[in-house]
Amino acid sequence: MASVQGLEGLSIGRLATKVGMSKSGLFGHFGSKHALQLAVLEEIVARFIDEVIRPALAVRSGEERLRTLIENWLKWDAHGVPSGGCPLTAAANELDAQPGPLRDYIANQQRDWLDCIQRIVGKVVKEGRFRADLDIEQVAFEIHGIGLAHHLTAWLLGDNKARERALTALERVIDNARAKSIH
Amino acid sequence: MASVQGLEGLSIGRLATKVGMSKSGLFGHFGSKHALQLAVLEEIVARFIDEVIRPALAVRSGEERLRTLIENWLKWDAHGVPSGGCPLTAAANELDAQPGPLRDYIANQQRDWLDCIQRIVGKVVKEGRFRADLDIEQVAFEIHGIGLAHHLTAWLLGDNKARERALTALERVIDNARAKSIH
DNA sequence: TTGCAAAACGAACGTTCGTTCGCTATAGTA
DNA sequence: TACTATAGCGAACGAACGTTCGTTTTGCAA
Repeated sequence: MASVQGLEGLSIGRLATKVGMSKSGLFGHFGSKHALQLAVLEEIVARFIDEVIRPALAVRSGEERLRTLIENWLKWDAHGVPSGGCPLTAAANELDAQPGPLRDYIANQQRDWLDCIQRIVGKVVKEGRFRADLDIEQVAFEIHGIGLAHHLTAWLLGDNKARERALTALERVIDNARAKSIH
Repeated sequence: MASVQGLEGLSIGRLATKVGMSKSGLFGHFGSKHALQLAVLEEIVARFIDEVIRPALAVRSGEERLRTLIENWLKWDAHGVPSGGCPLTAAANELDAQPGPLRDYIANQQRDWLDCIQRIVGKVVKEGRFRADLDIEQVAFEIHGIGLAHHLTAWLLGDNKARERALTALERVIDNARAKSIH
């Protein structure tokens, strides 16, 4: 429900009906709407780690780990409800201008996500496949952008070439980051 | 108000108070909330064309036109209300999973925007500064991604290096698109 | 079997929402 | 000057919202 209608559009009454409970019964488990929204966000993050990040960390090669991570991210859009794309990106956009604990939480998560990409890129540098003077924060920024563009192109515009575009862009970023000596 | 709270969070009563009118008086001008939301979107798009696209089209050189376009886009985030970033990107994310005329409108606008970038890239190709076999749709996709990453990094994370990161990324895309003969 | 804490419930609260209605003031035209 | 759209207003509507309250049901421990 949060994926489709946003965290604010998620209403306690409708959610209660959907899970076959009374409104007050469900409410009692959280105590406030903000707490419910936070719990939903935490659940989404937990699933993101489980389904996107953890499987990638199982890959030994840094370069392949990076590819796996991003491919998992692109796939993750489609998973779950018939919703609209990556719920974390959606939440980030929704909470963008609304200060409070929810915004702080999603901001930290997005920082963690960028860090995660950055660390993996750093690993590829250590392995000698990317050049040593690479600006890994810059690379993480660009890769993140590729995912965001994919998200919008695939879900809002319904373009089925989005995945291919994203993977092509990723390869270009990787090529640019590669150690010159390989040339 | 739509920039901060989203198109759904924009309420007729609060808007009326803000402009010093009665709720029913303001309502009469639109007839429904959907019509108001659509009018707001149309106004935002009009401003976007005025302040981002049109000034860029005044630049002769294709390459400089492309830079100006993107720089205007990045700047546009900050303009206006103390809001949260590009309202069109926000709307695109909000309407992502909610079928209807509003979604159709923003989807068309986003398509137009990608086309706009793509056409300018095509112009640079015609001018011989980019190579002839360049996949201009791919380049437009990647540039769009840079803007989206900037949007999130600058507004949600409050990172003041976002602009620099975006411009660096843009230059890298431009370098990659350049005709090999220049090398 | 009894006792008790937690879970779930139904009803109601006050507020806000979008929308409708009838009335009044205004401005432009005949 | 009289007529007529139109804009704006205030009040009210029903619905949905988050939240509170007291009661009933449930499930586990003594």
